[in-house]
Amino acid sequence: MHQKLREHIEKIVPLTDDEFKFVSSHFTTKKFRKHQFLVQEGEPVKYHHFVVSGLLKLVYTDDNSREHIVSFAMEDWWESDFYAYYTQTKATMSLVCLEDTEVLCLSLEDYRKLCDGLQKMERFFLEKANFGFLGAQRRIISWLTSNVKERYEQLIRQYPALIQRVPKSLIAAYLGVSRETLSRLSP
Amino acid sequence: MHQKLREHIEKIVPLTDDEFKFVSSHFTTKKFRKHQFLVQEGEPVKYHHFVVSGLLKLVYTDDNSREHIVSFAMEDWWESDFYAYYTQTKATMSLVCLEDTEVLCLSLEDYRKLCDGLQKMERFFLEKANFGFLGAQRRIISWLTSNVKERYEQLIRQYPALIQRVPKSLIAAYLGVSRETLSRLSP
DNA sequence: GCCGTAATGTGATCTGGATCACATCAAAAT
DNA sequence: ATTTTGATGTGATCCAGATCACATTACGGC
Repeated sequence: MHQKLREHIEKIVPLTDDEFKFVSSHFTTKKFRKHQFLVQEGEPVKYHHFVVSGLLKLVYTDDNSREHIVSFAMEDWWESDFYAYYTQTKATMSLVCLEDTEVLCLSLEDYRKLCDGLQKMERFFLEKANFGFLGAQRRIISWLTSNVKERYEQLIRQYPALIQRVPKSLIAAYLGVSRETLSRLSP
Repeated sequence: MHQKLREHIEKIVPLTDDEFKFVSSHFTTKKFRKHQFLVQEGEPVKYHHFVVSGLLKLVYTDDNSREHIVSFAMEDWWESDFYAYYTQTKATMSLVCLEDTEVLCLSLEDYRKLCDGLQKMERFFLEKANFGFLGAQRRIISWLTSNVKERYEQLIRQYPALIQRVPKSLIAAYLGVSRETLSRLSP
């Protein structure tokens, strides 16, 4: 149980059995079916989520009720409306299952307790946050320097598995293109 | 000396005099003139920089030698080619002064020592990293949802001071538009 | 096995923003 | 004071990608 979490954390900081028991006790398992919401725009955000299995989309809906995909989340990823979670405000985005999904949930209170109770976990989260920032910066650079086709090719190179599991229309909503344009540049 | 740094850190974690003395001992002050490089593409990245005064641009130059502005850095900001710094690889971006600038430099070794030696500093960097990620995510959302004019207006709202200090052509390079288009939509 | 809905492809047309080309004005540099 | 360099504005033209419209195929639900 929670074995995937342990492996995930130990890629960054090794843990003793007791330490992992302590860590593990702060998480609760939840299962969701395709189309269910883990976070709903306008509602408070109780948890940060570690994805054990399945696939999620983090969606921002604009004033014209167009859906934009801020992020996907697959196995081993952490996802939430992190701003709303971290500042305990209402969600501006929704986190929705694209497949049946199992997550480990961590409340902000438990996140704090983990950081305070075990310095290794603070180190772990720092490492995650730094690489999360770098990933976002990489996406910004991709946007600044490349056209749609190039950005699509970069995405395929970076996450080949994702393309197989997600409809093209959602890939388009992630890249910030119309699905028609994306459809036309595949060959 | 380093008073600005102390105030900056204490917005997040309070420090005793001794603790700050410890922190402070890991930084070195450097001064640069307009047009000088703190980080040069292709070179190793020795330091992360806390900006005491002045203004910098973080620039990515693409294959067609077009310059894209990944970020600006003003007083109280931290800036570097963070990926190259963190992974000790060669810089893919350059960090250049737009004004005469004073920074406090922190080597990766000292960054690690700070985190190990004083848990409060690890907390501080975690907080910075989380908000850094959220800032980048916000920019991505702005890009997904808004056209050039709206993104420009959002930038003005978020950093009104910046617009006064930076030529429009660089604002354009940050927004990912041509300077001609930016020039046309001001009124 | 049938039906409604989602995913995908493709044509025709439109448009926001890029590009090219100059002109003007401000500010360094000598 | 004069030259050089950088910042900005603006017209004319072009094009990547959006939008609209419709056809085809795949698929989950009953």
